Amino acid sequence: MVANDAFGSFLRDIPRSTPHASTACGLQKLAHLLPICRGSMVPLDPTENSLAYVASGATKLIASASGGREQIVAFHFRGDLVSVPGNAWHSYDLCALVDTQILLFPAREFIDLTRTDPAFEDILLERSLTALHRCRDKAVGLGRKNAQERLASFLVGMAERIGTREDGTTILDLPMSRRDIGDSLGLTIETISRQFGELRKSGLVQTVGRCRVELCDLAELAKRAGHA
Amino acid sequence: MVANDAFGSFLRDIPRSTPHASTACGLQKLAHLLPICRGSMVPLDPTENSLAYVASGATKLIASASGGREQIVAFHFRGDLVSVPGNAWHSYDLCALVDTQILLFPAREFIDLTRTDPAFEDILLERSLTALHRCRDKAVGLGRKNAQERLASFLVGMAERIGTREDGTTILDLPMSRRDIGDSLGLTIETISRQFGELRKSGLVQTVGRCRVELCDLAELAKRAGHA
DNA sequence: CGTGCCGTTGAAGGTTCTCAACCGTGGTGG
DNA sequence: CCACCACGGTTGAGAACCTTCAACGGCACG
Repeated sequence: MVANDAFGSFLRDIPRSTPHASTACGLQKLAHLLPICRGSMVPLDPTENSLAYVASGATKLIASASGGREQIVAFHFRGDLVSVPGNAWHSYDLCALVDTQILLFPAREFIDLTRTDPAFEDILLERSLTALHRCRDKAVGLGRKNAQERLASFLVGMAERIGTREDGTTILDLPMSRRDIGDSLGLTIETISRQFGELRKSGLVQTVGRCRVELCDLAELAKRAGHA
Repeated sequence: MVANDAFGSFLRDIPRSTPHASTACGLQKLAHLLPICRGSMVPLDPTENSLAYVASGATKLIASASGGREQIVAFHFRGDLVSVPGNAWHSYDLCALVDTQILLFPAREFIDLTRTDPAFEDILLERSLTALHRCRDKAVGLGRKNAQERLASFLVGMAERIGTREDGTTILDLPMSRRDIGDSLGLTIETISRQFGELRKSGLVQTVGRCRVELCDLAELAKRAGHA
């Protein structure tokens, strides 16, 4: 059963150990299993914080500023738990990059339920801190780096998360478009394209078709990313 | 006793209720009370995540990228709890804006100690999520906003946190310099200065001396901040 | 095989940065 | 108490980087 598969992988990915039967049961009742088509938004309650577990697929978390400008705040992949702010300065949407299965929870109830279960005890805190530290590293890039450093930084980060190594080079199959990369790095698609060109010329990167990127020299790329 | 004052305000600010005596005692042993002079860094273990409680004063959390570029990732004020990443792409420092008292904890031990105490149960999670959501809102500004919107956004944010209202106008006594504001917004001091000039000309802001800023029309300022 | 979208490339323009000089405030010492 | 000094802030001109606008190319899908 598909529903059970998604919840099953949730129970495998998130808690540190087997949770209490009552917690698991309560969470299952709380969860909404949502199949989201590529390009569609996860239907969120805009007044409450939400927690979304990515059972399969990949998503982008979009913040909308005035004037139709969009900033992608984070990408997420299978097994990730996303905290989406309900009330904030900007409005947030979670959008599927490919066909995706989401388990959606209201954050408050989720926390109330898992509070007393040692299996969930501080896993949420750990995940939040990881997200916070990623977001801070991202903020450094947005505030203080030029286009090439930002793209290099992006590629190194993706390599860590979804890269596969193959005799010395790292293979990336990116589920996001150039526009998404631009919206994530605070740049335009044209600039992204030009910087890919530069990295190609430097022999650090090869692109195959639209999605595949091969990173030939990850160490040099990290240098160009300005990671201090 | 000064040490007890700092730890006392910690116990008043952070836990939701009175913690177990054993938790409180363990935390007190774990804590290092550090008086930090204006402009000095909090001595952090660069290999471990740290938690810093701001007992008094104000701090900036600085990330250093290569080439001596600095990005201020967050400001903190009395009562705030700061999570400082140990190992990340960029190196982080916590710096006092004014003479400040810090209670410093190693994050791991802090979490281990408070894990089973209902008074601390999810307060850490809540604080982390607040920090995460602030950081995301900041990322939107750094990625997609022009100088004026960033400064307006900064002022509105500070008004929420340390502003005092006085017959219609909001008074801000900023503990940070123009350079700090620039380093926080990904801009130079010159741009900050020019944008202050613009806001003054628009009649939205008055500046008194170096530190005091008076916000005459908070609603209009929020509009200019591009909060959607 | 055609079509449409995504990505690439080029030229012009704008916002912010850089460099430089100046000003004002606040603090110190005579 | 005043004068001076140093630092932080302001203002101006020129340059850099990225954006905008526009046209073209190519992969993937029907």
